[in-house]
Amino acid sequence: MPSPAKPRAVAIELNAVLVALIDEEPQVLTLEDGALLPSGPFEGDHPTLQTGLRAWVERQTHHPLGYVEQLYTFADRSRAAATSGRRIVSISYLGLTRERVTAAGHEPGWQNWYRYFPWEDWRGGTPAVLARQVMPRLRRWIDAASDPAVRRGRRQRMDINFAEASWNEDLVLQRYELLYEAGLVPEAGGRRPTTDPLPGAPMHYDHRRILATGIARLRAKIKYRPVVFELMPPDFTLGQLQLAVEALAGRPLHKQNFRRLIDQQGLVEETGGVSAETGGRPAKLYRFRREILLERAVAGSKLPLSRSS
Amino acid sequence: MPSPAKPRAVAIELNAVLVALIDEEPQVLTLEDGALLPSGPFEGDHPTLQTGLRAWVERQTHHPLGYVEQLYTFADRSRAAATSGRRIVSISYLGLTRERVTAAGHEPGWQNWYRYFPWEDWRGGTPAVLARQVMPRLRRWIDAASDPAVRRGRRQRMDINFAEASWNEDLVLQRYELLYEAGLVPEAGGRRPTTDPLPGAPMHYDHRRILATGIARLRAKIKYRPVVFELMPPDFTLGQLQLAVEALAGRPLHKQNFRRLIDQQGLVEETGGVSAETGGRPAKLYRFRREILLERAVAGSKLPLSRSS
DNA sequence: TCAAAAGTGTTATCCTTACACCCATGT
DNA sequence: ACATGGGTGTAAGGATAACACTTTTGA
Repeated sequence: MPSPAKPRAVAIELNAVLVALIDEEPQVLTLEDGALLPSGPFEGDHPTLQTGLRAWVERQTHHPLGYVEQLYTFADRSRAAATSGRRIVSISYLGLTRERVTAAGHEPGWQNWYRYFPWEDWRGGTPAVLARQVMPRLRRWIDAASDPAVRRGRRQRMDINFAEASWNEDLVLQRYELLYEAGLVPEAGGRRPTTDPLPGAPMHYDHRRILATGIARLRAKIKYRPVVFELMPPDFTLGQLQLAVEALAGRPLHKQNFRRLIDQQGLVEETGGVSAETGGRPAKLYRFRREILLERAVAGSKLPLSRSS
Repeated sequence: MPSPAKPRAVAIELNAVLVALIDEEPQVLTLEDGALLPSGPFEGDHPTLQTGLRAWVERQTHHPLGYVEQLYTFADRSRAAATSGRRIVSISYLGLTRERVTAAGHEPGWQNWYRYFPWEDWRGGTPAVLARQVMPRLRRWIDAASDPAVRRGRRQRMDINFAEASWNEDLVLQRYELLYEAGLVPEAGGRRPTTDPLPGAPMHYDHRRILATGIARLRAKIKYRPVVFELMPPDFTLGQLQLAVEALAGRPLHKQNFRRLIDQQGLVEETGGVSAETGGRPAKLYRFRREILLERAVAGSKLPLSRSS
């Protein structure tokens, strides 16, 4: 049995997109006033990457980590340039946690993720920033190309990713990358000055790209795996569950059909209790039926979308 | 702007699951008589991981590589043990290629992927190996647990992943990992002797796990992205296209509905030519409409499954 | 009494699955 | 003639999307 090729040494860095639902909003854990995702070294004495990630996240946040999933591995030269030429491979993870965590040092904090991607929040209808800022700038970028073929290509990409009529909430990463390419986000840096960047907070390095990857993955996943429950408290009302899914997907859902889908699939069971916190009629409390994960390959919460708010 | 944490140095290795359709069968490129996937070092002078991968694959195979997609990054300690204690991070990729490629050195070759996973081929009905070998051994493994709770857990996992009635072709990796855990594949090694392993060729290191990851990813992907065409010749008949999808998915499809789905979605256009190679009535030739990738976020070939062959 | 949110029932529409059948060629 | 694979039309069933309406609480 031959040994595999001997590769050259580089450094490994782990990045985490840590998501929690706080005050019914999707929040990510950040450092440096929201400009960095938590990241740490992979220490060689861990048996796997996941245990390494769990170790420093839990050390940093003093809180156990729930669901964890690998996102992507980058090793772009552009990253290395920022760190004195040493090659860095960065492996990013998505982590879901149920409760508020507080980190030690580095002034950490939870940030609403729509702070970074305001055009992704359609819960209140079409976001204003889209019509007022994003689309006009993209159109200017299209017109800036002299070659008509290039113009056509740019227009098609804009139509696919940003068309209002057929908005696809899963394309978070593609949209961010298009804006990057168009020089409309500060991270694009260098050549293009980006005198007047779009609304949406930037981050250092490629952390906003990693965040976009995490949001996109999570939005896709809730449709075919019941991962929302990793973010919910043990007991919840169906209304709260709907708000949670809406917060993640960034779009309003159709109430009646959402409820039907949820209990048709047997995802939840009544606890017997009620919650009178919401103002109207008290709502029954439910809990996630963990057993279902073992019973069958279960689908997530399909999204019963509604066009008009 | 602070610099990120300085991680410790390790070695990077790239692995490729290179897939082609040869003689209407799904084949993967291997070395060492089918026991290894092609792998190579990541050389630091490449701008990205993908270009690094493309470079050595093309150097080794003398053939350009088509579609490429990252699969997963592993850094399990068990791998390192096999290579004198040095820590290795292995980043694996799925690559699709349209034509026969021949590699230099290391006696490479294409292998039918069902050689490694015979229970995954349902094109001719339920595979014999499932009823005759896999299920009985899994049942013995279930009964081997003394704790009834453990037995119940094992039974549920078997039911989810291997139930004949609700076979899910995407669960290739989960099924392999269950067999690994049950000690039914030689790679499980060490403790359990595995006196009489299951049919299905083993591979060195965790290469069979990586292959399972690639097959699973590809099977899932053909349902929502038109990637089959990366494996087809420029012109093809709808019958050949169906055979291709069946080969990848490992199950028979419903002819009429497959055809309807394909052209309803506008994925192909007629070339005008016909092929008289198949014995019966000559079939029209089609080509993939590449433009469609730009026109809209296009779905792949949904699988119109048929229960009875 | 009214606003606000919970909760139930029914209908229209589309997509998937399935079935039945005809067409063009080689032997 | 008939076997073989190519190709077309249509009906049944189920899931989704949409609509109308009732119930229970707090202010």
